[in-house]
Amino acid sequence: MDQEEYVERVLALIERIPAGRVMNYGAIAAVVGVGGPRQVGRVMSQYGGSVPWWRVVHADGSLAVCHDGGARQHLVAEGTRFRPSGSVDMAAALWSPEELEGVPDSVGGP
DNA sequence: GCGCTGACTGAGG
DNA sequence: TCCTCAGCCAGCG
Repeated sequence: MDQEEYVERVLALIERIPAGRVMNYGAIAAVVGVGGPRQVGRVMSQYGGSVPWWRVVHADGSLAVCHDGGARQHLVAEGTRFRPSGSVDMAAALWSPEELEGVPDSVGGP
């Protein structure tokens, strides 16, 4: 697909991430179906300012090293679960677009 | 056409 | 639990 459409999909996906949830670069790349984590990171560096970039984290739950660590403040304010180590609790916070289509009535958390 | 760089990832020590 | 190594994909000069 065109680069423009790719960017469009990545940004649209990130905008759909609900407060208190996060996604990692690999998951986003998998949903979009093109390129890899690095490609997603590149798009974020250029267009990330228009979306809740702080909801995008590393595969292990650690936050993006950009923006002077401001991501943690945003996530905490949204009620995202953190582990004692300082990383996001991926088991509880990892979000997938399938949750919107597959379990619309279960929104509200475990 | 070539090489470098980067908001990554997974495995191993 | 934290640090390091090698691999992958695209954009840019």
